[in-house]
Amino acid sequence: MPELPEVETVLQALKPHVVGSTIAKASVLFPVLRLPLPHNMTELLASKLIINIKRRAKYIMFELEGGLTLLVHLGMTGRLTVANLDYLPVKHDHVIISLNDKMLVYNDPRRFGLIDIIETNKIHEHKLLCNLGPEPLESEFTAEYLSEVLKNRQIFIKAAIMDGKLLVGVGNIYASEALFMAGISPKRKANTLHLQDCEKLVSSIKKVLHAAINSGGSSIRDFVSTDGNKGHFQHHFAVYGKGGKECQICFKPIVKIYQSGRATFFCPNCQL
DNA sequence: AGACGTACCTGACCGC
DNA sequence: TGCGGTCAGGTACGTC
Repeated sequence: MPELPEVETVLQALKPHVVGSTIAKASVLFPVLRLPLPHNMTELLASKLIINIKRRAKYIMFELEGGLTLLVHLGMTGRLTVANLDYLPVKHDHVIISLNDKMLVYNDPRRFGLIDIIETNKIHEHKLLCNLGPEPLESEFTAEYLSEVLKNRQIFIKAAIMDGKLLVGVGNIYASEALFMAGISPKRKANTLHLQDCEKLVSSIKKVLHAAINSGGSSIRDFVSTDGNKGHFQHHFAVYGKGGKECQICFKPIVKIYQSGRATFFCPNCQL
């Protein structure tokens, strides 16, 4: 379900509930996700204090005392929710972590998510984390950087900004939205973007992600934050899911195409 | 090396 | 009402 703004929303909502809490018990109900869950997860997590919680790309990282980090990825349909101690498990609950006075529930119908436990000081060597590009909201993500990594790439620009090796956190929705804001067609090849285009695109990616975070993410289908609140950025989409509707700038129809099997929305008149 | 297709899954929705 | 087909926010991997 989530792109960077949704993961960030979950993280911020979780923070007051979990940081400083101690794990009383971790129960594995259904150990099958994208990767098998660590077989000794229950033992590894027992009695550990949660020192901090952070985000890298779309991964949520629970830093535990004793040098371990619990890594969680929500995939397409993963949810991390805070529940009361009398919570009863429902379909697709995979893991339930009991804290002092709350439960943390991981539910994931499609099982594209991921849970792992790694040594905190070896996070950067982790197979899934070691090849990730820069965070789009950090100062290291600049037009000069983007221009450099795109210069030899023949792929569509939309596919490029969704490639986690180039930059992280931008998924299918915000890729379309950022390209619209930048006035750049998703059908441009990455290596045709000039520095000037990259300046517009970097700025648009940052603006779109910030705006979405400020709206609590996007709740299309069933995204709900940990605290049960829905995000409302979906009401601000300019192009995503609006095939055939009027462009808000030029009033010509927004077009839906497929690129690498993924829906892409854009305005052929405004995006060149 | 880079580009592209495929695979992993369930559920919601649409048209008949 | 029920059925089959299609689509969905992610990402790793195999193959060319």
